[in-house]
Amino acid sequence: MSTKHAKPADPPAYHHGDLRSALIESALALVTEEQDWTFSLRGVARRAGVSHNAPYNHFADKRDLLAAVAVVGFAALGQRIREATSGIVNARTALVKAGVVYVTFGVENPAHYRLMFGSALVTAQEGRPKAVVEAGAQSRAIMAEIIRRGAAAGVFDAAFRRDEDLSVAALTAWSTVHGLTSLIIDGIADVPRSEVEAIAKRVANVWCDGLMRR
Amino acid sequence: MSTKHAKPADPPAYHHGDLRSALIESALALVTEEQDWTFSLRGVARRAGVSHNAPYNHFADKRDLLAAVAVVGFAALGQRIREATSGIVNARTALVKAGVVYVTFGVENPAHYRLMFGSALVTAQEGRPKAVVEAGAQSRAIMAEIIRRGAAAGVFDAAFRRDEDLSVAALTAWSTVHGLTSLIIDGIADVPRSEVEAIAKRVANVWCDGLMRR
DNA sequence: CTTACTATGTGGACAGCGTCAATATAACGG
DNA sequence: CCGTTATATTGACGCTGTCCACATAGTAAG
Repeated sequence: MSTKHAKPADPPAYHHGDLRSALIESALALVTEEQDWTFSLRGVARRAGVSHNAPYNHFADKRDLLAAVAVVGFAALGQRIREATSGIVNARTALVKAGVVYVTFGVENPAHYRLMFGSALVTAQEGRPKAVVEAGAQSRAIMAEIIRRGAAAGVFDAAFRRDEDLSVAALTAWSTVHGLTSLIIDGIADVPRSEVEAIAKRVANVWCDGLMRR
Repeated sequence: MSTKHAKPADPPAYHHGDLRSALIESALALVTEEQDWTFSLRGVARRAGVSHNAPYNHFADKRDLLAAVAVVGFAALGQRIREATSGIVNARTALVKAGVVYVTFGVENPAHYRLMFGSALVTAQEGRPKAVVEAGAQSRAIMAEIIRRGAAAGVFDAAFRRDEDLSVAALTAWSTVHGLTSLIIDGIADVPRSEVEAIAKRVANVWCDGLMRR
């Protein structure tokens, strides 16, 4: 049994000095520079200064590398949301803030965002890589937690204390911010970069009205 | 000046008998069969029974063909929404119905939907093809029209009679249904196929609450 | 009808891609 | 020190999108 995937970056590595991390870093650089996740595996290897086949010692295939890059993105997104909302007591304010941060992250890193949430990692057999699914589930959990807080505090409708309704509310919130982000970065809704925050705030407020105590 | 793009299918065509339409049809078949829009241009040509270079007489490049397929999809989506909502007098009911139909369309044709709304057609220079942008704008127009009706009838908040607020409301609605559809078909939110309609309905109702007269 | 022209379709070529197989090299364990 | 294992390289294969030169078919003008 190979322990290759267990501890990615810890051991000092053999030849190159932790090529796995270097490859992820190269891919990350490409995804932000070119604003395009359709970079070639060979290009990543070139940038890392290794042969076109070296990556196969650390990743099963291209998708596996892309998945690792996506996981890094989810961690960054989650951290940004937590940082932005941790100090806010009012649940509604926190939820709107989370939404704005979410959209902003996507607009600032469109290619990375597409890679994280798009269909690039989906295969017919396995669907989405498990690691990516788990990393993404945290985004939803953060939203749900804020709504739960708000329901408990009486800001949102008491119905959202029930898990079933809470789940729907969280899905609605997530759908809205994800949809808005996608529409913007894919050039479908023409929102100027300068107005992204303001628009996101207004959109978030509309569905927040739907959560309020009635 | 070439008039190639002006009237795609009208003239009876020369050698093949309207290869352009045949190619779109082949692409459409591939996109629904394989549930994957990443088919090869060569594969489309093979399926249509022509050489791998014949498509270049009708499409500038692969993206141009994909764009044509996307436009067909937008037409189909728009028609389905119009058919489903045309007989509904209550604006809220109509809006929810439109949302459900929208999501259902996406779930039933995930690859086609991704092609229509994803970044496959986006290039750094030109962005999204003009024809696709125009076709997609109709989806938003339908939503906006329903909300406008509801605001005029006093079902939704009167604020949405103002174009500015209406625009935000429509964007919110669109973001939510698009986001929900994307999350489902990309396997991020695990909603069983059998529950898609019910979930979509509940989600749509949550943000509808945000539009209601306060 | 014949000739020129344009529209359309074919075949060959090229570089780049993801991936597999065989090989080389470096580090570790005995 | 040696063998084993992990790591990296080189070469190859089939596929891709696209460019080029050429072939064919239909139209238009003489």
